[in-house]
Amino acid sequence: MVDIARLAGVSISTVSRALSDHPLIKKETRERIQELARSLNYQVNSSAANLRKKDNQTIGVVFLGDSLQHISDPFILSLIGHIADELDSRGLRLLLQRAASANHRDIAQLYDSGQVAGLLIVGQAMHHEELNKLSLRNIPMVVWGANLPTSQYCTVGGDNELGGYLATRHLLAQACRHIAFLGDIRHPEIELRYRGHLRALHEADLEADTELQVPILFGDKQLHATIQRWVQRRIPFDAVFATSDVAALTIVSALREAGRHVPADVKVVGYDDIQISSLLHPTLSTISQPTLQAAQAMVARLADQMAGVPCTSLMLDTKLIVRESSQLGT
Amino acid sequence: MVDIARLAGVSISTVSRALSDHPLIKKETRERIQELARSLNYQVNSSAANLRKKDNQTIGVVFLGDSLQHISDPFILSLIGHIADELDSRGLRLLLQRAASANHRDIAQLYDSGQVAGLLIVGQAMHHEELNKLSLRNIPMVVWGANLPTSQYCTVGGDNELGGYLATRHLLAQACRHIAFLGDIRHPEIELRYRGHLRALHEADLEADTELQVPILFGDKQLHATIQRWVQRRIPFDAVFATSDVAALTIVSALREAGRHVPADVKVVGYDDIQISSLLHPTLSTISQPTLQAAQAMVARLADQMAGVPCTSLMLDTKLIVRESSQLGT
DNA sequence: GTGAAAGCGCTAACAC
DNA sequence: GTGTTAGCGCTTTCAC
Repeated sequence: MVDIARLAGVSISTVSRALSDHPLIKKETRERIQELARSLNYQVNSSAANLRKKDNQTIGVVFLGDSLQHISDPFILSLIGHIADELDSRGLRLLLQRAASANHRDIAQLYDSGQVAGLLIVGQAMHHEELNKLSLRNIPMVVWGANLPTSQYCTVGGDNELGGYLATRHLLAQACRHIAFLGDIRHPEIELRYRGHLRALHEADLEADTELQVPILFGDKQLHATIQRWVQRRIPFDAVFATSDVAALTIVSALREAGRHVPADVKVVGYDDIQISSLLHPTLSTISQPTLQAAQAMVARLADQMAGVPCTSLMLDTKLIVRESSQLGT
Repeated sequence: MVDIARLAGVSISTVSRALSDHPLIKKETRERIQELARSLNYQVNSSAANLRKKDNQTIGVVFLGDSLQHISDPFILSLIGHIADELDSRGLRLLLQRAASANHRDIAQLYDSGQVAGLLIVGQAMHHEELNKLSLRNIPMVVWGANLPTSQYCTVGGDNELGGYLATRHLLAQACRHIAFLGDIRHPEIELRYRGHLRALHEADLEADTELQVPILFGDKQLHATIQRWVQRRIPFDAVFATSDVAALTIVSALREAGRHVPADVKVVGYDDIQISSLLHPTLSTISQPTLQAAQAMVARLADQMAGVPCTSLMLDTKLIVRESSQLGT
């Protein structure tokens, strides 16, 4: 900047003002300076500017998960992709952070060190308590996930109880009676889906078959082994409600290997409605989770918080999408 | 920091040194200061530290693409996920940037403004020239893609010519004679795959059927329409080589809709070997592109460049993975 | 409309 | 082993 000032024959402050389109600078000088900057590939040093302005236009997207396995789920990635887009359109930078441990100190570190002005958190999982501790610190943040009664923080998520209910009710309507539930109910979102699942069963005067509950992690490969076991032990099951499309896809593949056909022998409903669900064979019935809307809502809420406006949690539309995997052909 | 100094009864410099584990500070004082910092949720302000040290531990990952469509391809996302992991394990931050235009100025902006110490670029596409201009500026950068003869910059990528060759040779070995090529050959990577495709055809004394070349963008939905047209016009084709797994998946779905079976009527080979390829029905034959290795290589090369070590481009192992979609059952 | 000067929070050379 | 001090590159109040 000092170079530009010298070359333009003006003072440093004039350069600073010219580059930030300060209205008081004469148009002529301003353009001359901007042109000069361009030709030198000069960009205002953002560390210095941030330091001075105590303002930093970047948002931390924190992915809480114990392994990369999770971050490769198309649903999460689609969400993060849309978040990237939305931040971009608001002129905000996106700093991506994986946090293996969900210690609230580790998560807050990006904020405390002044690198980001707010946090978008994906992967609520079993970290509810830590997130609550975080929120006590008054850090602008929005969490993707379930809105628990004890949540102190702002969330955006689907209606998981309803999703679970719709999926199971649909399977019951297809005359299924032994419905496996695949998902780790220690995760609040999954637990809500499980409650919806139970509610639907209850309405049909059925009990959940505990043998058919598998606490998988999202997309876990050991599903193959589980299916094999069920088949070998002749445990009756005629439907599977999987709490992610990737898990559903894995199940369909495992069933095929075990000689069971979908949907003829076993009906399957997934969760998320990832893009490829409609391209699979059979096409996958699922519960939609609109990632675009989710991303926009999360960013909008975060912006509100940063502007000092308190924000309310949002529950997104949750719909059942019936495709081939859960019903016999017409 | 000044508060901590006061509370600890020492000078600011002692605090600074204690927090950065300076060896000269007495263990006792150091621990006392660190404890104090922790209890105050204090973190060194990184803008200030960066400004002073002229060192910034963050890397820009730039995704060149004209729409979100692309960033949602599981291959790209898997690559970015692994990059995130690899940077993380080296203590580097990851600033994610989507650049719609590939103007070298826009791309360099992150670097010029001192936000990042280096650039990892995904989406070489048709931006070869702009990337070359960038590299002239001596910015540490590594590009995922094809290593073109005129490349001034460092690349990491698969052996695209070989990939194309292997895919087509395999299809020829399955007695296919009318092989459609799906991919936009304006992209350098795709163009190389096309050359490999032609080489295999040539070896078999066959010509490429220009009617069967579709310049799709990755994962484009208009593929459905194309397939319908071929079927209606009775254009003969018995195989498809798609330049991404997502495209292959779309094709298989479109073929099914058109009443053609894979692999019985039409054999299909994809590209990338995304995780779900082996779970599909039929499981998808494809050319592998190891994203983990790719990410590690890219980060390692970038680190080299930042350390002043010149770096050479790398061509990763490229293998054909034969699954069900390209061969009749045994 | 432009310049001078103070200071954002930190690090590191230099003193002791 | 610890304190003093200068200054990283910028923005902004205050003068003119």
